[in-house]
Amino acid sequence: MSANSRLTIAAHALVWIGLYQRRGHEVATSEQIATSVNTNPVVIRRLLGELRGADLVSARRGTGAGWVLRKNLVELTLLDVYRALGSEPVFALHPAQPDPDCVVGHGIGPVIAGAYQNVEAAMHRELAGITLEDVLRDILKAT
Amino acid sequence: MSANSRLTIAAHALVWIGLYQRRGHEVATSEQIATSVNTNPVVIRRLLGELRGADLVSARRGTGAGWVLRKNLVELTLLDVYRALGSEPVFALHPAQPDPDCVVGHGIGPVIAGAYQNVEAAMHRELAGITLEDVLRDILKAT
DNA sequence: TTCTGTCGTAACAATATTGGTTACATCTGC
DNA sequence: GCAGATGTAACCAATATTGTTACGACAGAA
Repeated sequence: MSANSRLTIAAHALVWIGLYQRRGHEVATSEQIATSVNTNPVVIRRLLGELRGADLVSARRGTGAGWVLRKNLVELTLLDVYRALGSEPVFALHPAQPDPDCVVGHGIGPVIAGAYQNVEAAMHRELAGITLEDVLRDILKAT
Repeated sequence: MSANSRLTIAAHALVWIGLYQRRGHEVATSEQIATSVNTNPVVIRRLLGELRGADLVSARRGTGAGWVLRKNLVELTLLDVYRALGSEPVFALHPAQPDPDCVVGHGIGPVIAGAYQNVEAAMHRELAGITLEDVLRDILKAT
């Protein structure tokens, strides 16, 4: 278990809630979502809890509790979800500081960091171009 | 210890070998590279071993052994190094197959996989635009 | 042939993340 | 107060990364 499917599960959950609400239901429970995702409800609650921190969803408690979208699927991009999950950068710099007495060791840090920034920016642009409404539309289209 | 600095270390090693060779030396030892990177020589040997599989470097053995670049720094992009390292995709799909009886669970796989392909492609385009010669030039410029 | 320096690689430890699970406290409408 | 759901802590198993020690394999030099 190591691959990162957090974005996948979060997007799945949000799309599921969106479709469920569109069909007339007010709230979706972590149990229902977990069934569709095929995982444990606690996994869903943990992920949606992070998304709540970014105000993408909110949770009702008490009887008839469950999850509600705070934004329309059209306003939610994969970048919003990715950011809400607070993921680490894809590429990390040196674990230990390189030799400062070596030209390469001394200068490579900022250079490679700049390159990584551009890579992350490209990733973000791509993620920002895909809304959850797009995802739902393509899902329904394929049926 | 979990962040992924493999690309950083590999690029560092290759740039170091390139500069060392440009200064008249034939081979670079994993010991020397490890000193600049500030890590253990075995870490360098392991990474360069993977790069050898993609024919980016080769290793001489016996007395006076060490590593030699198989291509010029101008011909080596960060994408070449990234590919040679055989990294897993940044985003993974579901750990367990989603519920096939649910519209979302049934249809989301290919849709989200397509989105991820576009994201990886954008990342690759960016990595392909940066050569190790660019990295070395920027390092020397900053000195 | 033997010595020497280096790569090649296995094996292990330490750490961190992810995903799954159980358990239980907390909240709120009825 | 009860019922049904969230909120969270506490584990566990599996995996990846990095560091480390150890030792075999190789090839040139003496």
